[in-house]
Amino acid sequence: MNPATANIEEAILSAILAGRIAPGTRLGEQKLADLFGVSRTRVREAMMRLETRGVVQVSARRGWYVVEPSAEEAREAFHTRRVIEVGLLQTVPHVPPNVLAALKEHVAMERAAIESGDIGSRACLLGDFHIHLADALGNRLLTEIIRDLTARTTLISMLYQPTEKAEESSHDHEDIVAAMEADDLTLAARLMGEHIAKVEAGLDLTAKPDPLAGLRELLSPSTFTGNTPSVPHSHTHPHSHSFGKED
Amino acid sequence: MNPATANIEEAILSAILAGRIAPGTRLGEQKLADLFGVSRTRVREAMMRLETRGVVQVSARRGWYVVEPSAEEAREAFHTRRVIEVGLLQTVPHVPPNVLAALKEHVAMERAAIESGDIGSRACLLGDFHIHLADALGNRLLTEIIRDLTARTTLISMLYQPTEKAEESSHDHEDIVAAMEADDLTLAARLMGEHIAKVEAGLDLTAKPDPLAGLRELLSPSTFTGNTPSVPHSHTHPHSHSFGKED
DNA sequence: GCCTACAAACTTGTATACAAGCTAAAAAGC
DNA sequence: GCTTTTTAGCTTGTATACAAGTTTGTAGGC
Repeated sequence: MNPATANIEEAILSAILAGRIAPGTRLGEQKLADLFGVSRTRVREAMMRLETRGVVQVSARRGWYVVEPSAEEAREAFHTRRVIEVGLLQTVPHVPPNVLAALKEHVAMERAAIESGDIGSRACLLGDFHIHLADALGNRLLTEIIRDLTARTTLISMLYQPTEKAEESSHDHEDIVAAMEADDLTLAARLMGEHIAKVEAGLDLTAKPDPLAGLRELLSPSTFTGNTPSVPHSHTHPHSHSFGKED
Repeated sequence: MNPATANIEEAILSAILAGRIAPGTRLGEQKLADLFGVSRTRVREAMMRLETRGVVQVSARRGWYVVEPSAEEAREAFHTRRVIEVGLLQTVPHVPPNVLAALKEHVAMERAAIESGDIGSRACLLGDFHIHLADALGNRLLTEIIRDLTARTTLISMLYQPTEKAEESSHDHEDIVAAMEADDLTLAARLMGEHIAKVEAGLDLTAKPDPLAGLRELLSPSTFTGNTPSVPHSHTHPHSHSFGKED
């Protein structure tokens, strides 16, 4: 594949995983072309690839948008993740010690990020746990699938998650790793299933995805100097929005 | 998505699933464009989408080719399928009666195709069992994933499978459905894992994918009137090759 | 003052032309 | 006769021009 195209794809996907791009964000072809210093053709390639991966969508002659999953799609994404990640733990016969060490270190980083209050890397690390798990216990193909699904669920969380329970999630991860260390993969699998179900249960899927989310994004507090925002933001998280900085 | 592009994508993917396109088949942009009555631009779109789905690959300025998975990639594909399909059965709490009925009917069709010696639909049905399962017990997202993976494993079987054990596979399917009927999903999950592992074990992954496969394809017996082919084909299956008929 | 109709600007959709590179066949040299 | 070099043809890679449609801003009518 063309390296330039792959770069664009990767940049957008990792920005989504890090929570730096909100669902519904418009991704103009020309803007991206200028930003990456390539022609529209390349950008279109990357976009179509990302569309296949379920991360962006095109609205005819209006532009490309980061997907805003419906409630139904949200359920599907979580269901799929539960199936795969439970299956992964259930299928693996034994966890090698080096994998276990890496996972424990990762969980430690999660806790550190939570305690230091680093919101940006916190969300990123919580998602990365699952990706690393797939990478360590599965294979590249599985990792790719989990990565795309995690991107989806990250976007879903931005749309439907009233309150982020980062601490609880990290605790769950800890428990899962503990079960793996005790070589009780069946328990680990069950905990993983419960963990994902819990995150899903924490969503408010009755609330329609906010059609004003994009607008709120632009008017988010961080763009002002004052710290008393006049624009209320019900439950969407503030984003650093380092993407598409020039305009 | 553009309907024309989707058509091309779907046509190629389903042809692969049906075993009508062999791994390594060259898919020229212009030929496909003529065949579908569209411009190369559209064909390229479809190809790039299929590339992200892991079904075709582009060789720079040489053309698009249906993937010929390496031994390593073959292992990854089977591992991934095992993880997901075991996870699916393990996660589902109960199988609704109408799903059970549909699956039983499907298995009956498998047996009928095997007994009647219909090789073409036989292979197609055996793969479809897993796709239908994902569709019935999972969701659209999961079905799409399984479909792409099944396309991969179908191609792998064409490359590495010395002898097809269709009857055995169908028996396995029957046992899995029986376990589901007995509401023993844990057993069903275990049987599924063993079934996929068995298919994988039946492969000869030490044998390099035959570099002459493409050539044999062109000289395959079906293109001659006589039924004593002068070109030996070690273990690749004969294909009807209804695809790309005009030239 | 408000609503509607029109126009201008902007964005993607699509085809096409040409560039770049690969393959294979023909020609030249030994 | 065999090897090497050149050349011609074919296929993808990329940019660009223009078509088609959407949005937004503006002017006109009520």
